[in-house]
Amino acid sequence: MSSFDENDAFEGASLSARAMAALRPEADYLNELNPAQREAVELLDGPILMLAGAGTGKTKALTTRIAHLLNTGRARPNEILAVTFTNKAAREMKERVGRLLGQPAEGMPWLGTFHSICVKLLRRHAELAGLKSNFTILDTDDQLRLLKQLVQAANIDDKRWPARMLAGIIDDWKNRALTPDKVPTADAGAYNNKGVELYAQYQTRLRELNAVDFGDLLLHMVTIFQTHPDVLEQYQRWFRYILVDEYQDTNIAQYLWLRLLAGGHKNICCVGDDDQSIYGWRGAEVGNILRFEKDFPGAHVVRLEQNYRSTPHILAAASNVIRGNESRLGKELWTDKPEGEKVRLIGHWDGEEEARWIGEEIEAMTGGTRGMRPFGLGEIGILVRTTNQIEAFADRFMSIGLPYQIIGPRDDDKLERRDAHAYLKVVASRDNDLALERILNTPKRGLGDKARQAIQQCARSNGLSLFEGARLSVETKLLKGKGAAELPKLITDLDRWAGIASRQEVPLRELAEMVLDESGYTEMWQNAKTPDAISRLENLKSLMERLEKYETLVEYLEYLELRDANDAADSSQKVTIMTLHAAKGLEFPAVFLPGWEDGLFPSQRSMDESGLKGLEEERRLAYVGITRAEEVCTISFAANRRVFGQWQNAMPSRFIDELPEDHVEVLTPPGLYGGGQMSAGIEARAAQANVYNSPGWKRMQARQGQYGMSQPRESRNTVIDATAVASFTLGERVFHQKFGYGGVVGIEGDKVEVEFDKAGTKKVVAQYLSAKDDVPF
DNA sequence: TGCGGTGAATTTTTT
DNA sequence: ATTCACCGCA
Repeated sequence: MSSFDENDAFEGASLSARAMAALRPEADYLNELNPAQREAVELLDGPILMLAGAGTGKTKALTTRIAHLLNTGRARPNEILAVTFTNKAAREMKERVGRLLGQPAEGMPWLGTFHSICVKLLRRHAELAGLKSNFTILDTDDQLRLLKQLVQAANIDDKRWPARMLAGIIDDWKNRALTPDKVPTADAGAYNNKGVELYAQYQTRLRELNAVDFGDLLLHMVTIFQTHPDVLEQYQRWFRYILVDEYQDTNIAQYLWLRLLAGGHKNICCVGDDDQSIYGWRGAEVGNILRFEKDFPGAHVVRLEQNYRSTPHILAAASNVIRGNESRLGKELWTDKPEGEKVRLIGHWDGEEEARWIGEEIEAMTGGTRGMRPFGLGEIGILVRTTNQIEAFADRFMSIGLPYQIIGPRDDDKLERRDAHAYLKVVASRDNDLALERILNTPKRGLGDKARQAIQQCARSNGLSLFEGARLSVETKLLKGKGAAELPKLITDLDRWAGIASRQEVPLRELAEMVLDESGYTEMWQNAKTPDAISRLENLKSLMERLEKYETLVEYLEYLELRDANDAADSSQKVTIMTLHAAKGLEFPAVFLPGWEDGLFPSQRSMDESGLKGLEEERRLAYVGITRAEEVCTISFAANRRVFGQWQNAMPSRFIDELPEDHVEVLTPPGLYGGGQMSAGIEARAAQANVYNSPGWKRMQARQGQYGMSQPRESRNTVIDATAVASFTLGERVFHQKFGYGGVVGIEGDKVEVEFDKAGTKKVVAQYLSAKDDVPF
């Protein structure tokens, strides 16, 4: 039976001694807390739920609690289990605990994300899950590739039942801590009745590959704890105190994991905010936090409601929006900050206009010509609902030379990086089947589907890894055609690179360049005709630069696995653009919230798929967005927006109707046509509020222009919507998404007859045409 | 196997 | 619009 390594027991112990000596006097840090925070820190024993609203000093309370646990001698640093969701949060917490202790908190080995802690635990108990302790962790790509093979083997029509769907179903089961044998009969019909069976096969395959996916990290540990009480007890005793951040985002597996670990002493402190639960679509269960008092009878509930971040107007707006949600534990944020600016609201003609206005507004705000203090670019954040909204701002800011940074999908997540990493993984360990599979035919080597299956078959029947199977299949002349010539070369190359790597003959960067060049991978992109090839090569280049920071390949791959250095946003003088999800936990003196239109925000899909629950989650997202702002919060919407290449008109978000008018200032867009109507519109809304209170009515008003959209200030390629059909004239040049350019030859109601240059004469709905008077004949 | 054409899908994504 | 997957052909 495995037990704690000696190392663990001592890890942290040495710091403990040093830290103790350096600790600040107790009263010192406790006096810096408000009464609620202090209660949350001082109630050390038993279950406690800290309901911490946005900006109420939750991290401060949490870190002080850890310091207090150490200071009072309740636990040594390595006896505290502190769980976060992101590496960033873990890092910040470590840093702040260290600051409180006056020592770096490196001695807290169990402060980390759910996943990193589970990796640690699972490596130690891998055999109990049928794994070896050096198991690999699949990324989403590997997972999908594996599933596709299983789906194919099961003769399932991938068209009607995409493997992606199966991946989603399995993820969902894992989030609910369901192993294949525990999937309820209600779910038996999933994926054309084959879901459970394929899930079981998938788990078997993973075990054969000595691999796990992200969901498994939690699932395996929960299973181990459930089936090996002795192991569980060990950890129950070891982790004397448990702290959990962002509890509202835990899924069922995480919840069970925590409940098992806290089962003995019940010294568990969960911190969260039900109003900021925005990951329901990923399996998070708000119910976990709503149920806390039932799960842990006698639990203390502490509410942190004093907000140190935002002005009263901003808080009032946020509170009024979130009030629309039914299932809440209920909190009311307050602040003693001075009143400040009202929340600002503005409507625009279209998305481009919105981006243009925000760019200009930022320039005005940084120049201090808005009657406010001048803001630094680094103090401004733009928070959008979907990633594709980011582009409009990036484009606009690029062209006016406004410095910006995007926090979004990381470079490491891009295709070319994952390919490059797969190469490096295979070089480090040629028996990494999944990585090898990825690069086998990238670039094209004539080793496609057929060849791969043959090699896999060969490997499996001989009990070999894919790589050794490939070696054998060369010897037995298994393959024909191009692949037969290319495979031996690939094998000898990999052997050679692996040798160079293990002997550390050349610096890591040089090794990587050698691998990517000689394998033909770099060349593949150099020859690629697609426009993104250049950025992909750039991305590879910056990868090479990063590699210079590492001595050995193994060292780099370890770093990669932990992915700790979440290329944090530099806090320099740049406007930050990101999604609302990415913004959780952040704050900015000035925040822009564009794109508040029904369908986009709240997202149509969210509402379609999850109904009221979905809408409430979107509303929480709105709440998160508003509460990111410290001083100025500017919300905007556009009447027209291009969605998936099609122009669509939209109504202002229903959340806009939920903003309290007393705390909102409606801005008038600049330009000739927009003037004045905006404020008239909101006056009218105020007057009619009691009679016509339905969102629909209000939005209808908005649609009729009473919000006062600004018109486009210059002739652009705006699509003419149905109301503007008259603007087409005979002979006018137009553009159609599908048929290209043409000239108008007839008009009938909302249909326009167009003689297209390439596609002949067709009658099309005016809505799909755009004026193209700037295109020469 | 590899291409070029066609059609369908397209949020959010801490690990 | 853009990407991705699939189909049919060389």
